[in-house]
Amino acid sequence: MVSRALSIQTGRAAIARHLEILAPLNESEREALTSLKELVDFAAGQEITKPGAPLDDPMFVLAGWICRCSTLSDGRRQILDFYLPGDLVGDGSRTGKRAHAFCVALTPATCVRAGELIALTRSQPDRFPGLANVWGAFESEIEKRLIDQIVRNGRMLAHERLAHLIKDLYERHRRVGVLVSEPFVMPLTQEMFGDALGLSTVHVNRVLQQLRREQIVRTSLGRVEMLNAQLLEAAVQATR
Amino acid sequence: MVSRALSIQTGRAAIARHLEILAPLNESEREALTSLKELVDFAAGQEITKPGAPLDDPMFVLAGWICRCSTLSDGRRQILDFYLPGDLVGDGSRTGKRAHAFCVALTPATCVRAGELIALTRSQPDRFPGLANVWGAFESEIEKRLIDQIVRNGRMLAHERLAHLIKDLYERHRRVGVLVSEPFVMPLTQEMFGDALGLSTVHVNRVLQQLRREQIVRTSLGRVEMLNAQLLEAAVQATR
DNA sequence: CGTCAGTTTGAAGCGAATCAAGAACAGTGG
DNA sequence: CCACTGTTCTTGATTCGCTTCAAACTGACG
Repeated sequence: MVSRALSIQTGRAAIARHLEILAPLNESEREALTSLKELVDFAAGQEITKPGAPLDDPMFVLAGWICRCSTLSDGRRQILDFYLPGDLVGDGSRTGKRAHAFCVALTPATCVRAGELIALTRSQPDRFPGLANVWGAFESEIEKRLIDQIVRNGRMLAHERLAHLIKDLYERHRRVGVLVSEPFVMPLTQEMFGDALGLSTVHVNRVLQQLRREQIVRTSLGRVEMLNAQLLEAAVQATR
Repeated sequence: MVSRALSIQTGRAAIARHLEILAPLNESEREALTSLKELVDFAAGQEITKPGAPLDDPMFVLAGWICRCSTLSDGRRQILDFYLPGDLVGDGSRTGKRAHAFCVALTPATCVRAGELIALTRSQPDRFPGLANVWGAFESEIEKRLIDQIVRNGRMLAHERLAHLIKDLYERHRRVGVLVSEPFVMPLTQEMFGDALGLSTVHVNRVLQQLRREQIVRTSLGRVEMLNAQLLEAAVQATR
């Protein structure tokens, strides 16, 4: 277990890197980031947003995994997207949008409120040229991931879906610097993988066994570890 | 066949109704809509946008059906979303977004450029209070449909997917006034349905036969007609 | 009248769901 | 420290939804 203080520190770094990837920041913008102070904690399984709720309290994820999901009346559940450290969750403040789905913490998670920073930088685009434009880029990223999810679940086989999703999660961690090297630990049960990929838990189990035999992953209770990015890449290539 | 002039006229009405649904418009805003003049025609199958292209030329659909789709390297295709008369396609101008997928005309289609209207109303939110905020609402609608698509293809059976999609398309036509009553004609081949729903053409055919036996649809070459909204509703209920 | 895209049909097979039962494990309280 | 509990994982047998393949059929169109 990593200490909470440490994981929050790497979370802050993840936010900064994520922002810098989307737009170069100047000094006053980097300074503005230090105004992100108001932490919010969520327990594993806790609901963060309901469908229909106003999206007026955007937050950055500092630590932990969060997902967006929908459910059908008979209980079938579909995970739509994952939010990782450095990601922005629940944004839509500008346009008065409302949530289209649930937002749930998959693990214990810590976030930091970003509403004020967003409002401030939007109102002064001259002082914050990078940050003022970055919020739209987050929305664009989210749309990209929804599209990936549609293609994955609509046109890929089970093992392709798993490899593709794991690779996506891995890359997202890497580029914001949360992860330095393998193994890459995903705190997801096989049921969560199934709900994300439109597969039954049992079948996820069987596909993971296959990936395990290929030395691509290792599994233990409530987690899957990706061991070898190159082998994973090869497994994904087939679908690109 | 409907005359082009007539279908463009109903297309203009569809745009107006769609906008009014999203935000009430004042007189100067209704007048601003008359500035939508520059028509663009697309042939069936014609590509409108490529992935990576800047989204700097947003257009309203006046007539015809357009879709967004992705393809894998081995040719598997996934339709992500449909754009119908009254819908806004290719928007992202504000944030300099780039397209994440192809945009293709499924039928001969006519659009009208909206870039200037969007820029104008954004720059003068006091004069155009409704329109200035409406563009974000379009993005929100698109996100909603992407989410529906994920849930449909991830967690529904073939006949549920078809019923759910048809109902969605029907409702969207109805609420913008393009459609007054049944039958509701969809100019889609069974292959297109398959590409949208993550099913093989053969299986789409079989499910359509079932819906035909239930008097819900009628089919002919290159089109599917929805005959009875109540029966369709009942078929969808199971999944809500 | 031939062509071609789209639809329809049947047979065979595969991928994944389902059902059911057991094993491994973490957390809990005695 | 250990029995108890509940969650997660694992396994085998069976079923089913859907795909694939191949071939024939239909209707629009030049």
